[in-house]
Amino acid sequence: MASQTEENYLKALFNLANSAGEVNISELSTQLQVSMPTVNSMVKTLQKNGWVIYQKYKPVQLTPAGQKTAAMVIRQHRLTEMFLVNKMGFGWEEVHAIAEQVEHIHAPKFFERMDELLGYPTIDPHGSPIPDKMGRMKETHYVSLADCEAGQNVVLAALTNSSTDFLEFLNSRNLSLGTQIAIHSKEAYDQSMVVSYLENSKETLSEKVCEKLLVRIIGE
Amino acid sequence: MASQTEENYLKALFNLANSAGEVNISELSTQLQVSMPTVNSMVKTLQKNGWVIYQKYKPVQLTPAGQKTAAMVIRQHRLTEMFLVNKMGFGWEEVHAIAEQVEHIHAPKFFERMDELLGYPTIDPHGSPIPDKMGRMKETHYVSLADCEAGQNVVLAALTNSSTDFLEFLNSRNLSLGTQIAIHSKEAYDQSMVVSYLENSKETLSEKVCEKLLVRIIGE
DNA sequence: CAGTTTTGTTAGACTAATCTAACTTATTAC
DNA sequence: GTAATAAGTTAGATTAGTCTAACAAAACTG
Repeated sequence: MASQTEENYLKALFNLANSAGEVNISELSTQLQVSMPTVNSMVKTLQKNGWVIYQKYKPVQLTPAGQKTAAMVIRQHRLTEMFLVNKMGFGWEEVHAIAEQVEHIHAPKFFERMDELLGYPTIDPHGSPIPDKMGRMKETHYVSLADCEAGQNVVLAALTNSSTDFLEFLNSRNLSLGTQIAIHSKEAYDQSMVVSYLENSKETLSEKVCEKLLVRIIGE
Repeated sequence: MASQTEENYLKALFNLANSAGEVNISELSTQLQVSMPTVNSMVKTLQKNGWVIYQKYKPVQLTPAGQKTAAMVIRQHRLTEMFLVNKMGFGWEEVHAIAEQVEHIHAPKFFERMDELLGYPTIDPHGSPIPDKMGRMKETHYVSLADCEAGQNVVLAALTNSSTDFLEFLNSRNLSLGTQIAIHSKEAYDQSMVVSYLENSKETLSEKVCEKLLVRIIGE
């Protein structure tokens, strides 16, 4: 059974993996906020325990077992977030830190019951997909709002970042998942966008914000 | 902040403390299933961190800070058990192992919300008192069924032991908290008791079982 | 109260996860 | 294609929590 630390490495590997499933030591070091030598030695341990494939000076790759375990931890994190928001009345900006701890609980029935009570959700409160019991995850194909054009109508579907600060910013602007957004214009100079949503509000969103908003396009 | 290991020591100290608030190293060793030298060194650490008072060859005592922290961990454990049973549909025999993990989560709001959703319960599913936010616990004055006499009518109020096996045994006998029990007779030889409860059932309960059932006497 | 048993302590070792300093290999940039 | 920079590795130390073996103190027991 993976330790809590190992689970955090597996989760990071899962999230950082490129199309070839590879992750560099330095990326892992940045993501987990530990030194590169620490990652180096931990990666050797992960290999010894069958979670990753690794060769000196090469990027790290999850084994099938590693992928499964990583997906289960992510599943538990996202189910927890959903449970906290939908069943316990928390705001989407409050749940990450709690889920970060709850995700490591070893009690399959606990998460089964959450799943059941929630009606088997496929996305979490930030629009991220929830892996199923087999570790499979529904493919999503959203585009960044930053890549959309003036005149398009879109629906906010997910976020690339769920930091408390960003979520509080969205709250202050009354932006939530499912909000329909009309793009009025895109400023050539700084890539900011003027948009409207809900009873004819008009807001300017900076490029930094637009990049983090994932949307589904519903019309021109 | 106490580590998870420290929290487990504090909890054990709280539960094992005699009327003078003292606990021996060997008791702690047995309770926590670690060697005496381990306890010895851990107790020194706990003292260094301000959780206990300790002198060589003397029993250990919690400081006020230690008592508070222990009570909060116990509070979180018992609130979790109550939440799992009342809000998530678990049986009272399933919740201990899960609560043992959830109790260590550092997220006051999480437990506040549980408390609120449960309507501020004062006992857990096994009848044990839930410490309040200040660490105070309602005094209970139950007696063991084993100390009762033939002819008395009692109500099952709590258990001294909440092992899965024991709880499954009670389930198999349809015994739950609040069940009214009439004591028919007490066998002088082995202290077993013949009792009846619910639509005129008649059961024999061994001394071992009777000792673990805490009751409130409601009549002769 | 002396001997035995139980309880508690010390010493020393181990594992997991982390660090810094120093070195090596790979990559990038003229 | 070499020099500079970035990425990765090795060596060695540290801390938390655990262990066994050996010894010391306290508590029981006749």
